[in-house]
Amino acid sequence: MKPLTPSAANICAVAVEHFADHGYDASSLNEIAVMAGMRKASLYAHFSSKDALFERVFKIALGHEQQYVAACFEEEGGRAGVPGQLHVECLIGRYEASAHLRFLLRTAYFPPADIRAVITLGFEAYLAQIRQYFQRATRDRYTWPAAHPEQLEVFCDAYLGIVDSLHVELIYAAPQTYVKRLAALLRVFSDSLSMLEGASRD
Amino acid sequence: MKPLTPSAANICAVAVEHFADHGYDASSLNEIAVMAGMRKASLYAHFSSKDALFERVFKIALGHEQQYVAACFEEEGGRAGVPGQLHVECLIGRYEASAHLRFLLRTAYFPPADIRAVITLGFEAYLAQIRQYFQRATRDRYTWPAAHPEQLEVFCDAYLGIVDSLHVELIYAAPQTYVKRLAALLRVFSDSLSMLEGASRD
Amino acid sequence: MKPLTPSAANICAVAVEHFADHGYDASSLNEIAVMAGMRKASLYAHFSSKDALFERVFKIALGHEQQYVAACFEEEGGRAGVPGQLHVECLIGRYEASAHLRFLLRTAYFPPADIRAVITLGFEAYLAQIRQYFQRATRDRYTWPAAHPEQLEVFCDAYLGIVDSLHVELIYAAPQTYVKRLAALLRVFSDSLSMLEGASRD
Amino acid sequence: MKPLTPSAANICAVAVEHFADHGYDASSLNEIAVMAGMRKASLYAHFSSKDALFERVFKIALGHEQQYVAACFEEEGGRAGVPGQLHVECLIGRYEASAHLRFLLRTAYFPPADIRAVITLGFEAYLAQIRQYFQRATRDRYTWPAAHPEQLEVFCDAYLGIVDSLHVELIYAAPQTYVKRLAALLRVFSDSLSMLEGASRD
DNA sequence: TATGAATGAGTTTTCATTCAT
DNA sequence: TATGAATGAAAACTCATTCAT
Repeated sequence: MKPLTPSAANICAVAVEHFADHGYDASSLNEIAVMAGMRKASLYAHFSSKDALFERVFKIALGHEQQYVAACFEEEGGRAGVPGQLHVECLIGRYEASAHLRFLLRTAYFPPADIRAVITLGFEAYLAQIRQYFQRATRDRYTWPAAHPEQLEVFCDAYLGIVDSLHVELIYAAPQTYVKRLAALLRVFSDSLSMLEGASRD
Repeated sequence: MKPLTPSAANICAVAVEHFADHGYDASSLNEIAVMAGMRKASLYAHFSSKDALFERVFKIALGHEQQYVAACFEEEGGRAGVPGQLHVECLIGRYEASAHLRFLLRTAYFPPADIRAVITLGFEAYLAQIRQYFQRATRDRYTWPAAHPEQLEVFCDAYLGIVDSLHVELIYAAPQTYVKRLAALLRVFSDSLSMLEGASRD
Repeated sequence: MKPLTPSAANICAVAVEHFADHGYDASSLNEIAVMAGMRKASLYAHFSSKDALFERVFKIALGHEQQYVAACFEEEGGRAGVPGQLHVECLIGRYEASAHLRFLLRTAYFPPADIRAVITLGFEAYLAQIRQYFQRATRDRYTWPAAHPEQLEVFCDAYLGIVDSLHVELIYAAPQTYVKRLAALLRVFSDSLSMLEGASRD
Repeated sequence: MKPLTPSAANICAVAVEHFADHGYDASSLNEIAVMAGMRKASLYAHFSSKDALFERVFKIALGHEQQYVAACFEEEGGRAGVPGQLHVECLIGRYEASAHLRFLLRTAYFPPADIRAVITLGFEAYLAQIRQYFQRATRDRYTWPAAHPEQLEVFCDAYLGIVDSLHVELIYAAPQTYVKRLAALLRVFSDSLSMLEGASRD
């Protein structure tokens, strides 16, 4: 994938906001072009079609958010709380700050039919990455995963489930609802984790 | 709200599929009309605009799914498992069978800007209803909610979180992923519930 | 021309207002029907087409206004002022009160292409009638017309010109503008008449 | 107001004819486009909407006719006849030659509801200009206006009334009717003027 | 690289009219 | 006499895309 020229990068920056707000179908290249300081026809000097622009934006958004998730888990290190807690706690701030994340979620859930395959692959990679980070963190924190890899699997799934739940909460709920939801899910999650740990210590 | 004539009902039946598959923006009244066996101009004898049709379909879908959820919780009665378990276990089958549910979720997450308010209110009612059913079932099953209403709140939130998580899973994941996710979430959820029950029995 | 049933008369009463306000092209049979307390399709039980309704309304309006003009000149009798003065003084009140007059003028000036001929004939009859009333009143009032029929012609033309001027003033000007215009035109008209009378008395 | 590109000017030239002949409502952008040698979608590269095109055409027409009126009065200079006589004598030729004038009158009398304000303002300016030219010419020709400004007012009003009368005559009458009307109105007008002049000379 | 102009295909919507009931 | 339903035609307008410059 060729690197973007400054102009093309600017277009992408505008487009990600537009796509995040309106979705693929309700976004108009004309509006994106004007917001990027040029005319519709000029977009075609940078991207060969609406689909191509969208796909490119998707890849950029994906890259951004993957980096962000990586940073989150790295920063977490040995902090208190359950593994992956920092990540889910940061999600709401990230969602508000990052059009990339807003775009990513909207697109992942309802991708334009023509490029569904690319989108799905990309988003699965994103989730797989989160899963892996969580897995690693859990292995680092507890002793039982070595003996009970099938339990680790379960908690990975549950963690991803919680992440999904929070994602969708971000999309349609008010922030205070999000906070309650996060607390409740973390509570049951950590309860369950602590049961396992308690059992394995005996 | 006036009852639908057979023709109008047929249009709605076609439209709910179309909207569920393509979303508001990518749906064309022309296609809906043809699939309903008429020309697009004839739609306007039944609905005054695309928005009006969409809103009507939304209300129908909402009604259907509220009835379905009610039936789920009623049927559950004193069965084994955590409260609300039947509902979440049925979700995947329901999603595949019911265009209304597919439509409802898609619309709730990314409503057309012009009728966002109606959609949001409707979907919140849907979730509130689920919450209430869960609450009642939990009160019936356990003794602690009377003494610890704040704990009940937490579990209500967690349950809704799980429901949301499964909703989004339905939207973009493969069925086997859904099954794993459901199992994992139910596991942590029932773990946490059982801790609370255990504590309150002592 | 068959007499109208009560329903048909009601439709015409509604239609004349609508046509007067919006013109032929911007008037919709649907709106007219609803305002007449029925559905669009029912109109066709009374009139065979939009054109037919329009034409019928035109004839009614024409009849009304011809009667009104007749009454005006009759009432004038031997009053002070120039011949036809009562008529032009009443015009503004009539315009405000009578949708038929508003309709008549709008239609006469810009008739729908398909029925231009009928409209033109009708309106010319209306003006010819006014001319005749003025002619008769002038002959009754003064002695010179007998000796100078060609002068009578000129004043007939001038009177009709004034009437046209006031018509158009009604259409687009404010009432106070109308009043000034009327006064000014009557002034030059009566000046000219009085010159002629003075000369013929010598 | 940005100057028109050649293409846009061509569209306006076509549109003014079309609007003059059919009025706003009965004019179709499709027809205008085809007559301008393009497809209707291409119109939107030049004008943002039917209203915008119409308004632009109106401003052009207004400008043209204002220039024409100015030229008429200028050319008149010290010619024989009453002030403003050249203008009213030229009206019929102008009407036949200039789609702009035909458009202007039609639009002024029955403006499309959405842009009534703009139209009204513009046409009032047009009439005010005529009035002013007449006023100046009258002041230049006669001595009495200085002493009797209120009389000047009256004759301005009467002159505008005659202009209006002739306008409407152009719209719906045959040329020979116009000629008779013009002669008659000029006759009473100049009679009245001469009375005043005679009186002021004594 | 940028753009003005053009366009085919498509959108939602309105309209007058028809017809079986 | 009235109407619900249907429809072909047309309206204004939008869109992604192309192309010569």
